[in-house]
Amino acid sequence: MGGPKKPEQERCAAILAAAYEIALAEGLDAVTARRVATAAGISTGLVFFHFQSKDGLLEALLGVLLDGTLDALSDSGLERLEPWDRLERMIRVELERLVEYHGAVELIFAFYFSRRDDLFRTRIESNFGRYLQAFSPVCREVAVGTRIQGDELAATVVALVQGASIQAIRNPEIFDPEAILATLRAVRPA
Amino acid sequence: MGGPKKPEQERCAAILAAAYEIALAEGLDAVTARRVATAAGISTGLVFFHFQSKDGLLEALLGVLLDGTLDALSDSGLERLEPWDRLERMIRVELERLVEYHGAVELIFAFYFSRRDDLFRTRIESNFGRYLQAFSPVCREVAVGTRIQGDELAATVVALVQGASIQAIRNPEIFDPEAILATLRAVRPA
DNA sequence: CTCTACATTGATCGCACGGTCAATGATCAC
DNA sequence: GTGATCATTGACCGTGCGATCAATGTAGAG
Repeated sequence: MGGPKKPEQERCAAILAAAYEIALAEGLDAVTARRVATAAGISTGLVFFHFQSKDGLLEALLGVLLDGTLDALSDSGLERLEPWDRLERMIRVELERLVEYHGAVELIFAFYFSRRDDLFRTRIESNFGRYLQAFSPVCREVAVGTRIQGDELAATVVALVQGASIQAIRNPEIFDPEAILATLRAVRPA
Repeated sequence: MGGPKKPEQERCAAILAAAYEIALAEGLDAVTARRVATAAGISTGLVFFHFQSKDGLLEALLGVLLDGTLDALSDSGLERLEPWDRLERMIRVELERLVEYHGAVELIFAFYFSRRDDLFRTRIESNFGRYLQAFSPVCREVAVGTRIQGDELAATVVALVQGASIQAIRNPEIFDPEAILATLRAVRPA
């Protein structure tokens, strides 16, 4: 028994990488301590040594997913654009990210729907909530001088983006951000 | 051994009802043959006698869910309305159904994301596809004489409705169809 | 009443899972 | 070199699962 020693950081990263790979390829259910250990080339016990429990491993995996996919929301660098252009630009960025990361986004939804307890949901919920916060300011600006209510527009935009994520998961090849963006431009008040 | 005999139809319905109840209350993972049998007041073997396998039971349960929640899409009875009013009305109907059936819709998503194989996905996919078919005609009518493309509008509407379903699941108490509907009315071309 | 076909039972199998742990290897300070 | 510390192993435990099946009860046909 015993084996080569590696620093904790490096090991954890390797285990998480293996878990990520398995989850992407075969789904969350396939992420078991044994399979992850085998994929990472280590023993099962080491997984629990580094992550305490399977839930610990999954929490860490969820953290990787959320960091990698939902963390770039911002309209910085767009200050000089008109509100409508800024909003369209933000939506475009999000929709194009969906195409790129649809696998990870699918896993986030799998996390969300796999459990009803709060272990994963509150984490994901708070990340989803940041969508609303990110879109709210520009939506309020867009609404000024129109019949639109800023907060209602923000809720609608968030729903639209999240619905688009479902479409991107359902059929990544066919999903086309331009269809949605073109419709938004067409209904944009002059 | 042995016990009272009931017709197959009645038994299956009772088993499905028990499975539905457990799924709604505790999630898909809690739907095991043993738990369903206990909840239905029968033995475990009988579940497999009537549904062959756990997947058979889940397929039947999914059928119940899909029949009960996604099956009422139609714009019949709205012929006399203007296209925009018809579209708004259809969206309103769908959004209000979401509030009522968010538990069942959540289970459908749980089915969708719990597996990557085609057993459940194709079923759900075909039901989702009917959304697009249902919204397409009226969207094409709405688009006539505008810069909007009918099929692009339909794709956008479907994304919006499905995104709204996520919102309704995330927080059924707070979710407000009127916010989205008001925004749609506000951007509606005169 | 008897025979046949079917519904029902619950013990049982094999399996994969999450988790534990004593034993062992590697590393480093001194 | 020596001892303390920590990473690592893999066998092992208990559990709950899906599934099977011989035994048994039930109902209806003749």
